[in-house]
Amino acid sequence: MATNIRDVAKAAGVSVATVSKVLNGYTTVNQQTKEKVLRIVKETRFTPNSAARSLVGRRSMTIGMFLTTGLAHPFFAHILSGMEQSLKSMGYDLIYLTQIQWDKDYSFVRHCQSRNVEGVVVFGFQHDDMDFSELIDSGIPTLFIDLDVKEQRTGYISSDNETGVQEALRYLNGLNHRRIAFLSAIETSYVSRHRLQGYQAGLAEAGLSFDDSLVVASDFTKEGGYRAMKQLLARPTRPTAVICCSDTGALGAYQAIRDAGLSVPEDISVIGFDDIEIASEIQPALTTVRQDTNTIGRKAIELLDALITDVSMQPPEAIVPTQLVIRGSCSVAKG
Amino acid sequence: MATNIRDVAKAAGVSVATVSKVLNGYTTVNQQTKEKVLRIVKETRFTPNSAARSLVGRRSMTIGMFLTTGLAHPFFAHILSGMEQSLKSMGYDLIYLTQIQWDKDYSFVRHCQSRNVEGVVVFGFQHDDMDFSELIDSGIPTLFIDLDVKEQRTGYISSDNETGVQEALRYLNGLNHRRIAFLSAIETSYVSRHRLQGYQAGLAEAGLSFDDSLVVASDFTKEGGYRAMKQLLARPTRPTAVICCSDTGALGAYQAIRDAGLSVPEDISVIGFDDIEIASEIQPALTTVRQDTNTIGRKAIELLDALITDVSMQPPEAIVPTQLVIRGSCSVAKG
DNA sequence: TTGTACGCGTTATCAA
DNA sequence: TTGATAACGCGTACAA
Repeated sequence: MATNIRDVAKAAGVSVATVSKVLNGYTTVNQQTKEKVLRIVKETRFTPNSAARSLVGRRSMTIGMFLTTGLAHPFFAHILSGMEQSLKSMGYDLIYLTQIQWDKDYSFVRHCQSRNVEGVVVFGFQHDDMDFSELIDSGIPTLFIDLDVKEQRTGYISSDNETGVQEALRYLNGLNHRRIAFLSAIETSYVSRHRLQGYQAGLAEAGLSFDDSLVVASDFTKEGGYRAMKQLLARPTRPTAVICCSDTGALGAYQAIRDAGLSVPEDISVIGFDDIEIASEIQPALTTVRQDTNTIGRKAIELLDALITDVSMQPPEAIVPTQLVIRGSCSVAKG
Repeated sequence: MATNIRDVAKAAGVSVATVSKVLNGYTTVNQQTKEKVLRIVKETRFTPNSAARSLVGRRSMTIGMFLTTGLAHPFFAHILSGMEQSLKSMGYDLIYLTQIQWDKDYSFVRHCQSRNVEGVVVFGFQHDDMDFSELIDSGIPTLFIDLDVKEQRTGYISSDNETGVQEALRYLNGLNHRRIAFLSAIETSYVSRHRLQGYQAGLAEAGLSFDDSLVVASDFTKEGGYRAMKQLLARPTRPTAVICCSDTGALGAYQAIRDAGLSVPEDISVIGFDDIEIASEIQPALTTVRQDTNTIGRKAIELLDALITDVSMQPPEAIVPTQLVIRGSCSVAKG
């Protein structure tokens, strides 16, 4: 049934070595025999067995994926789509390494090694989530998304979180907002930290001073956004606008604002971050900082491939521009 | 660096064969040597190389995935999450086979064979989309989601589309609706056909007659739903309610209804299908037939595993119950 | 330019 | 109960 290299060799009347050479693009093979072999390969629909290939030390053409969030994260699905493109064009297959069992003895690294994975994409982790040293020490090329790890054979990619938030703030400032709050997410996370920095930079640029009471942390969920916004509204002086660390958080903020008898954008302007599908469907449509998920995914694989191919490559760090998408959740500040 | 079975054997003072037997649960090995080997395995953090394993004809513990829709489909992401659970507990890894190049010579089946994939999940296809005969002939166990293929070593899973729509119709009928339209999607698709059947069954149950002019086809997108709803509204007699084949289609229907100067649910009640995130966030929140994506995904893998394990298994077909989620997009029919 | 033969890491057979 | 050893399918020195 499954034809192997020996069948091809026999049919072509050559040795297996010759077939192998033809298949691997060696130039040291006669044009005629080459054509003959190629013809037989086509006829017999032969495809080299990848297990055998990677066993002899050849490339396995597989990239592993490691997530905390699970596959269903609405944001990550889009990054995956972007990855798909470069994966396809470079000939990699993507393997989703399910954590067999998350006990002390389970090692993600060994899992990768046993699968002969050439490189790994890691997403959804914070620095204190786990110890990446085993992964780094293993020498498996790794590309982190939204986490600034720069070690041997390691790199990362993320959106330009600072500029994204800074632009959002600039926009609000242009709308005469002066009391602009910031709904942070998990404070220790890479993106939260950088988005906060963008907030501060934007404040400085607008000549506004930083006010502790206008910043409150939560997480990336709708519920977290709801709680945070509620806290914010309970404080003596209300903001006229709020920038959220995520669209899901903004969803919660909407709810909290409504529950307080206020409305968006008349009483409070809201800006999100991500631009997930829902953003354009809710009422009012959410003004948000769009992440270029497609580019993030595509480039992540390109960088990882570079890391795999070039052993001495310097740790790459890529920052992908964001874009402020203006919709209906902001209005000119009153008064 | 990477330790292999010989290293372990040497360290344990036994032969590689013994180590292999211990690792594969053979009972024909002395308790003491077994413990010794196990200890060394733990110390040395040895994990068998899966490429070598599958090369000798052992199980590869990999399941392939084949999609048209791309990874980003909001609905499929949730199915994946469900799959993740059983994948994990059964020890499979999931490999996403990117279509290296979609030309005539590319064969998904050969790709699977070269990767030693034990089984395949197929999603997003219709019967006329492609020729599945190569896949079926290959003997690779295959589980189709939302497509009724029942061949050798093949099976499928889908929601109970008929009952789902029928319940929706029953609900609308209880709200005094008599002119209930059906926004179909791609007519040839398995789910569209069955949802249409549910519509007809519901009509019969309610004692209503089928009216051609109340059914219009499009696709699963928002734009498709928009166009279809527009067509529907252009016809002489307007429906008082509409059941959509998908939530995204319902989104488009909302838009078309608004553009016509009408409103949901006052003028027209709308019911969707799927229950994607957006459904609960839009205004008015969408009443919809929820698919149990988690169960679909989980069970898909369970069935596939059964198909893999039991060579003579009859083609399984699984129908997963849906649930009508009542929100704000339906009201009692006027008059 | 082509072919022989070995090795990759593992499992399975069979002899000890 | 254990251990040699032959596969599995392929790539690649090295020899011819």
